[in-house]
Amino acid sequence: MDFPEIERCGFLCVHEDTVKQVLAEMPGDETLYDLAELFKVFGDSTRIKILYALFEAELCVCDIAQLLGITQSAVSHQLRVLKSSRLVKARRDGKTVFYALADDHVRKIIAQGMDHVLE
Amino acid sequence: MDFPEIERCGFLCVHEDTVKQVLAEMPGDETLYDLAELFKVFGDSTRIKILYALFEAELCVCDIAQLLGITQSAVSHQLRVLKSSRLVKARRDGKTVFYALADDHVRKIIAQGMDHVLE
DNA sequence: CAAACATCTGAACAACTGCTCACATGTTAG
DNA sequence: CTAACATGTGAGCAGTTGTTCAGATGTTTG
Repeated sequence: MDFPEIERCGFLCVHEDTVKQVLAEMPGDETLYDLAELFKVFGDSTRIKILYALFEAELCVCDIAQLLGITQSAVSHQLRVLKSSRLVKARRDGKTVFYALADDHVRKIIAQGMDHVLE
Repeated sequence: MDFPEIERCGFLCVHEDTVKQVLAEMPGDETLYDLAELFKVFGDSTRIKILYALFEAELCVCDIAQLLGITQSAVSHQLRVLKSSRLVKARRDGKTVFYALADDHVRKIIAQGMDHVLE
């Protein structure tokens, strides 16, 4: 009585065993949520641009702002997101804070995505 | 008078040459936009779950709905997004439409992301 | 200490996103 | 043809997101 058509379809389309097997092999909900959250961070032009800018060199906040032509505040907000996802790391030098890519993971993920976009 | 502090910082933090070089090496705005759009597609729990479900087997719409415990309509909407990003492909068999991963790119991108999440 | 500077942060708002609902489309069986 | 079914789709709404603005924090210099 809940979803009659769905139950019916479950038997028509594939074996119920297949569905159960898929369920068994899927990572936990928390892991999948974290994964989506990670990709969400990459899913914004500004953040992608920031990450790409850091491909070449370590940069400070207002350099990035100047580079992308956006407010320093906006950059700071986004750097916070990137940092809390461990995609960039910060290094303070006096008044200036320099940001750099956290590790090569970031490059690899972006490179994979770029492959798909450019194919 | 526009952004005096930004220009000042540009000279303090790094050579202007560096900024220009970074700009020169960055992909075009359109490409970066497309890249962000791609990652945005991965940046949703429902879509990630659908993709992961398709890791194991080709599935029809209502199987996925049953698997994830969500409406068939919601699945259909998301499959449309996934299809227009060329992440999944559809195959019609009578009344049923089977979906599968478009290519191994999808697996690679997700695998890279998973590495970062699980590290 | 105060002033200047680089960065950070909270609030507010406009834009976007994903879901639900109702219905449309397309396919098969009778 | 009609009925039943699997899927697709448009409108509307609640929740989320990225930016701007104003001001706070932290650092160096005098």
